[in-house]
Amino acid sequence: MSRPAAHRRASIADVARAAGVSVGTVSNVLNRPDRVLPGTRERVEAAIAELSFVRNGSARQLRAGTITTIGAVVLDIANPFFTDVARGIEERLDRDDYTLMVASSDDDPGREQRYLRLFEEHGVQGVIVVPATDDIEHLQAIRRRGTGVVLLDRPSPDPGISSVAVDDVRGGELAAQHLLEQGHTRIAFLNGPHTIRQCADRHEGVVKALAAAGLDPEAALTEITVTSLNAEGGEAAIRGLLESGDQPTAVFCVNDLVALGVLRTLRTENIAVPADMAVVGYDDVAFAAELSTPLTSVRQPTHELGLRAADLLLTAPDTAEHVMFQPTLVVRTSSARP
Amino acid sequence: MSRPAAHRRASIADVARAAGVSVGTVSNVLNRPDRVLPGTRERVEAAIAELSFVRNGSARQLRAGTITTIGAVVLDIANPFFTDVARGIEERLDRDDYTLMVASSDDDPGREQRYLRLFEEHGVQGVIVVPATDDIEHLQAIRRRGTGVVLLDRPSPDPGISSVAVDDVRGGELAAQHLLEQGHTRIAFLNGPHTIRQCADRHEGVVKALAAAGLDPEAALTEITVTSLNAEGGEAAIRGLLESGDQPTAVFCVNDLVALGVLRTLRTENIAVPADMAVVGYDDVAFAAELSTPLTSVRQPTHELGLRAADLLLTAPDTAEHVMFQPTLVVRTSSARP
DNA sequence: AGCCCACCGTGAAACGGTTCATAATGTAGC
DNA sequence: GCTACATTATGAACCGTTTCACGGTGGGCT
Repeated sequence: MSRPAAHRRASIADVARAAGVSVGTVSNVLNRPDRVLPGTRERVEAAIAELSFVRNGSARQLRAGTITTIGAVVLDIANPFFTDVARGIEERLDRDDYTLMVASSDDDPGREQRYLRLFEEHGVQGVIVVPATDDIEHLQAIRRRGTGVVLLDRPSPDPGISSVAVDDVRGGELAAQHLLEQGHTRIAFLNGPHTIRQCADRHEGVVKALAAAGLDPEAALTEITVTSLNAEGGEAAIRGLLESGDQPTAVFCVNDLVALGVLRTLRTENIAVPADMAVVGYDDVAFAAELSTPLTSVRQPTHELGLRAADLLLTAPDTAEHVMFQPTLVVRTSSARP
Repeated sequence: MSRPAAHRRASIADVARAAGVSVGTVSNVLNRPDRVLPGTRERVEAAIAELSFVRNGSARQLRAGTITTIGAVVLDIANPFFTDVARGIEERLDRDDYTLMVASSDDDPGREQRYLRLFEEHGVQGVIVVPATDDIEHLQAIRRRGTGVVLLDRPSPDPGISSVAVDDVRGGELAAQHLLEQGHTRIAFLNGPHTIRQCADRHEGVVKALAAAGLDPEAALTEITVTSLNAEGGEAAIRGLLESGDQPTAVFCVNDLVALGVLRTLRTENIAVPADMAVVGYDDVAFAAELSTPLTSVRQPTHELGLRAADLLLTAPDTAEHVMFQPTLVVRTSSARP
């Protein structure tokens, strides 16, 4: 049923034949209609409609060379932080009639590379990448081959490659400082793997704050690696912590999804927040303020992040720029002094 | 600074020249390495590395014809509902080593068409679309031209086009029935435009439930059209309602993001939920249970939705199938009897 | 009338791969 | 030593566009 016609798709030559013109003319109708007499144009347009012709993008691009698409590879498409950034990118691209293709690497360097290769092979004008590893050699290679590259949410170790980031060391520091000020001296950090730069940086910030307060990071900090950076990951991690008997009085979560899982688990385990356990998240996603215990979180300018990254790609594709935003701490109930 | 080499990208011919073989051999190394003597292969691979050659996807596809990519166009990439669905799609595609490109139409039929055209011109094997309008003629045309099409989150009016959906009439009915059972007789429905099928269907379900309860839908129901289906849209809509003086005792929101905006606004306006106003959402996103007033919501099997849609495209590209899931109501505090 | 120019339309080259018929080489069997 | 055959490598045709040098036509001007 409904098997589509197995016919070869109509080509420009078919259209030309049907309209009684040359292929060059059909191409002109498609790309520079003003150079074609209205009468001819109409005949061609009729033929296009008749044959329901759709341009072959591969052939077009092969010959013409350019395309107004840019690709983005984010760590997790289900994380509101990244989709908010994507909205920012889209907004900027829209202004120049560019289109955005989004792919999710799932923290997997292999997937990231696959998607980047796909984008590059298809000749996108640039890529915006939140790298899944510290190693950006493959990105430098892409850049050398002439495709624009912007590192997102992480500063570039290579001055030749643009980046738009938020100071993650400062973010970690802000969160830890705040918890220290609330009197906590035993803090758990539910962090992602240090192969993800942001995670390593936030850890560094936490350690810095602890040291500045005269505490021994070894003793005051328990870092737990969350395998998947979402609510399920947070739930698993906090359960592991609770069972370990090691009892800090505060939990700092690498993102708000993880914090969501933590809050959910603490509630079912009847551990009061913030009385028995303070919780701080990261990203300040839309729902953070509306949770049963409004969540203290480190805010990043998501929209601007995306806007700026896209802007770099469109307006200065050949020069490298490094933008660093500063995070801010939004204090709410989840970390109030017990 | 760091201006990339303006050189033309290396082509297969360059590689062939460098390795001292023919272009056919290079192509064989790339596509059927076993047909090439190890020695030759190594020389070619060395040349590839040397020139940092990247295959031109357009040329490849132009000649070879196929590509293992499928495209998805969703209404709003920032809505967790759609990204959860996307995760389901990805999971299924991964099993067959397909890749997914996601684009967001922003409820705009024009954007939707632009992205679909882009996908089609680039020869994706299929598209998964959450249509922004009732009119699916352009999708039927794509189908006729031989590209797979699956309608997502909305039943297909054309038996020849596959769809994977959740019964939205039933969903609206569930929500309304529940509110009626809680004793509400004046209900506001913060809905999206009826041009979006899901919105029209949910409205139909609400009306059905009211009628079944012997109420006059005209009198019992105030429908307010939310312009952007997110928290900001919800906030604007509920403020409009509050100012209008028209005071229902319950609000049914077309999705949880809108509900989030409503809850946020009611809290700042000191209107108690559910005592002064009951709230019901739709989608049962991850954070619904953890809100300050845990949100009653209509749950849809997001992951399965995506899984199934991708499966249809991969396993039965030439036959049309229609899958309809049933929603369930998850009752929480936000709609408890006052 | 003759010249110049603007305007349309033509058709073939080029883009960079894949594919396939064919050539070249080696190897086994008799 | 010769044939038959398997294994590799070759190179030209082809995919469907865009682009561009060129030819034809007709109008305006001297």
